[in-house]
Amino acid sequence: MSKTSYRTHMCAQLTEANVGEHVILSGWAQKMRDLGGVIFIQLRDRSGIIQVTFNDECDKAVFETASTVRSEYVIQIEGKVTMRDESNFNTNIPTGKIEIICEKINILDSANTPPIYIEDDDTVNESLRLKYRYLDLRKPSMQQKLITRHKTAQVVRNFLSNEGFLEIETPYLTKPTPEGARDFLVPSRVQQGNFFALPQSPQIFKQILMVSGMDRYFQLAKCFRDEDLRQDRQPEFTQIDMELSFVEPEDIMDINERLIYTVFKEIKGYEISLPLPRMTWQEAMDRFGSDKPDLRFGMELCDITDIVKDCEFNAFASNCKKGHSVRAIVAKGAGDKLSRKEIDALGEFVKDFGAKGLAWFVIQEGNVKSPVAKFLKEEELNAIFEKTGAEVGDALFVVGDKNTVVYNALGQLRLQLAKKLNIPMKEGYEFLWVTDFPMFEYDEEDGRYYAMHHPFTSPRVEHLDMMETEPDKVLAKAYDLVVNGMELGGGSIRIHSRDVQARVFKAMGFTEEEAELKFGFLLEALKYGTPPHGGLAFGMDRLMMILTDSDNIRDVIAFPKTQNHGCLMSEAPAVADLAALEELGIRVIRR
RNA sequence: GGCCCGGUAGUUCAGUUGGUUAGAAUGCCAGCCUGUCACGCUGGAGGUCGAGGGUUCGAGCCCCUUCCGGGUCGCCA
Repeated sequence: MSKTSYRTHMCAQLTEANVGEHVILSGWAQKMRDLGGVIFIQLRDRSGIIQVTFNDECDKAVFETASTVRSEYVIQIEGKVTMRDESNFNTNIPTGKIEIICEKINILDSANTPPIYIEDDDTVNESLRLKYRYLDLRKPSMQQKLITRHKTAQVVRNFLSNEGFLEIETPYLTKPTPEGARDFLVPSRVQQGNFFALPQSPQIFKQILMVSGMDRYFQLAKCFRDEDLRQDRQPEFTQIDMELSFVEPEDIMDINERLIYTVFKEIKGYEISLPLPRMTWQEAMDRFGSDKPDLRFGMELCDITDIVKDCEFNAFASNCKKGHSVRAIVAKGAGDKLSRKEIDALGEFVKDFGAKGLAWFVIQEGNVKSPVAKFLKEEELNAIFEKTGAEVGDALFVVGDKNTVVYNALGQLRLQLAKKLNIPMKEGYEFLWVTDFPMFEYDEEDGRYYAMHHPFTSPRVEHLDMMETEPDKVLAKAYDLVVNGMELGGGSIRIHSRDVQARVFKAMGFTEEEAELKFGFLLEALKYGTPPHGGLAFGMDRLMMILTDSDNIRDVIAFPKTQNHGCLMSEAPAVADLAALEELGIRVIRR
């Protein structure tokens, strides 16, 4: 950082090489140690900490001033960089071998006693951290996270620029989009009664940029979704958003795995081996019960439908008759690690995911403990154990239901068991592409198909003929990038043929008029010469969680929201001024 | 919308079966202290037990309601 009138260096920029130099530093007083005849102040800025020492060489007035400094005062000091006595080295900080013997001090601002500790190893309640976010962000760990975020953004920009992408901004005030997450709406003053929506993603605009011939676009785009929060979800978040013309999935996956490679190399010094493994959606579901499988451990699902389809246990047999499936997972060596109470809790756990029950078998020497075993013939039991690889000492869990329920329940149970049993995880990052997603998802409540990705996703050409007859079986040119069980990003090739687009809308039960009403301006644009195109978006915040080893998304966002969509610091959202509402033509009814 | 966990000095927490004046550590304030780096020593101040209601002779503790924070299911094209 270049020098200013307030300082010649940053605190932790100084090393033994600077010994003897006269420097001016500015920063916050992290800690004072007043020993009576000598005062030490730990001075902190973004770069780190250095010790400033006031002793008998010091002017009396300077010494007096130093003794009035308190936590988090902003001070400017001037002095000589000095080597400490070897006995006084502090090995805990990088600048621990040197100190500044202070000659001048200037208190730039005093400070109230901070309500929270400004230290990395604090255990302060998170709502207080969020209320005093500016203090929380003074912590070196938080500063490092934002610095890493900045560096990542730089690496992404450089990489994509070199690949021919243009960074183009798309609007925040856009048209409400049906199909998808709930929009944040913004009332229009000039057109009373009409509303803008904040973008859930720049999807439509980036496709239109392809129609415009921009060829390759990217943006670190703020996106907004008015949905409930999770550990890795905020109502406003950032996407690394891109779209490319004249490409197939292979091309997009190639560029993006090189992008991810470069980011991990530059930011973490971690080398990902390319190309990344790929797995179809069907394989991911069959083996892991999840479209974002965590490949750091095994415990794969096993289909035992064929074995139990004629068995006496009705919960299994009836599901098989309905065309559902019965699948199992084996927890190796867990037979004596799980109490009956814990197993029952797992039964309750899978119910959260729609399963009606969890059948279990604990295999012991010459005996099988299970409430279900009595309904099964010995050869059926043996066939199950053989197929699943279950042995003496293992616990086996089985769910029979609709495939979607079985996948979800066992997929989640697999993760839960890994956590509960402390299953050893492979070190590092297990990336993979999940490909060939189904085009549609049937919603029983609404009685219609929804696009699994979005309605502009291109189906595989060879599946077009099933669109009207068996929409369930149509696969999409869509792909997700997954790492350690987290969905890091996803994208697809878009439809650029009007005919195909019309058939997709029809499969979703839209009339032409409805489609026109919902997505008219995109459909219109697509009529004027559209290149084959596709794109992808990464969750920037999730990427940052991984790069900074953060276990919650709030830590990688400077000013995050709480589960209640509030900002504890600014106290947003807030009551709006009545006159302003009047102007917008809005009357508020309070409940 | 459902389920679970939490809320007690500035902060992190303890608080027994419901029982006198709610404790500890740390921080803060004052005094002393010339090499600390979790500085030390002595003394001091600091509480609407998230809020409201109820049960009780008596509530931090039990019950109801509610607010706030977190996790999670639904939701997130």
